[in-house]
Amino acid sequence: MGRSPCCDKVGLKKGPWTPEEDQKLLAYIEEHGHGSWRALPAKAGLQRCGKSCRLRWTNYLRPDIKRGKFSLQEEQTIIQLHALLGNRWSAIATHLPKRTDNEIKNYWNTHLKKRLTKMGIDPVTHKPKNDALLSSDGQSKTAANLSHMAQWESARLEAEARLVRESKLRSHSLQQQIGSSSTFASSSSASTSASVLNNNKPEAPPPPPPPPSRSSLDVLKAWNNGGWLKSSEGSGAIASTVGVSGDLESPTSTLSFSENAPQIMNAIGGENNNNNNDNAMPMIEFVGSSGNSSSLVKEEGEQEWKGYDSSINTFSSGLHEFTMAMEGTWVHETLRTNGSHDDIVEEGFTNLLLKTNSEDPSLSSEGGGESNNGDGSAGHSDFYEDNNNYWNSILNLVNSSPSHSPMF
DNA sequence: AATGTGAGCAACCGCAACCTC
DNA sequence: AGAGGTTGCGGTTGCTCACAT
Repeated sequence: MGRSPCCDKVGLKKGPWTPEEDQKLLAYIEEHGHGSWRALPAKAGLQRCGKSCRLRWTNYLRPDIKRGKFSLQEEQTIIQLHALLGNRWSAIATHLPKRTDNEIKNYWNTHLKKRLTKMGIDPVTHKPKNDALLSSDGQSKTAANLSHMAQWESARLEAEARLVRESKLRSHSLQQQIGSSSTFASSSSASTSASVLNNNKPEAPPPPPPPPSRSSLDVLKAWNNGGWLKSSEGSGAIASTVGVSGDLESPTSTLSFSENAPQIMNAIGGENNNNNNDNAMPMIEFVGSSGNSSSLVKEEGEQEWKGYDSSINTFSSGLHEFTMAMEGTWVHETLRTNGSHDDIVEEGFTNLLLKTNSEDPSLSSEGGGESNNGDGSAGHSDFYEDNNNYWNSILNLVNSSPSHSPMF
């Protein structure tokens, strides 16, 4: 009964590694590679369990590890990715070169979590504390999950919307080419568009909900590179997925969001507000109040964070207050004018962060001197733009993520 | 100087996913 | 297909050190 131990623990050393042990491990791996971790300790002459060796190597001895203080950019990346991914440290670590998941996890738990807490933001839900307190009976984790899922759902819907838009464009061009009589019926994606545009319920039930992890990121990736459209054409996948706008059955969509419920359900529940729209193309809109937390307490030695709270609040608000509405058009103004969101996506994630920060002069020194037009008060349009940039930056992140990334 | 306390971090534990046969 | 082994991951523990009392 019970699990078999990962290795024979009799006589195996535990606890901190000595320099001699490090040297042995290092020398062995440099010469032979780690091979089977289970067999490594014996071969390397170490009285350690393979698991311990692996951990020591991956978290400490590996040559491509950067140690020391986290930069502001790294902190911001962690915070935003945590808002997006939750406690999935390995996924976060793939976007922080030379940082290990363990280090990021520790840094989060010892620094960032506390800072967010001091700033009045629940580090679990990334919501302002007051909101988090609403879920009084220890449901913050659930709320966090729902929040994350809501974010994914929003991203997914936006991806779907993009597909619809592209399908629509395609169908229109097709119409112009071959006439208007049978365009929608001749293309599954176009018919999908028609279905969505007419707010029809899909014939097939929606596919099972993607977990808010890889598949969600796949959606983002597909969204970003259009691959999903290609892969979905003719498959009816769009129809079933986009069907959320009409007949939402995806659990990720039908969850009873305790806090975001009104917005989320308004956004994704077809019967709720699609009626007001000329067509049913989904729109994802970030609605957030400009953060103003100047009174928040700062830790000593956190000058970097002076004013950073505003950007934190900005993105936090964007995350937790964004609403998705089925509007006539979802396309961001920039997309409309440029006809492509690649221009936005090309703006790096870091730049985005810094750009956001540039609202605060005290933070403008670290790179990304490009300034937005914000006056610091972040009016609705600016805020909207910032949050779109935020998500686009995430997409950029997704798109540019290393091929070995377990997530992307 | 001795003791208490909290922060920071390395390492461990156990679960789950993945791989191999 | 499924059983057993391996690896990855996230939560947690416990040690060390700095600072306060």
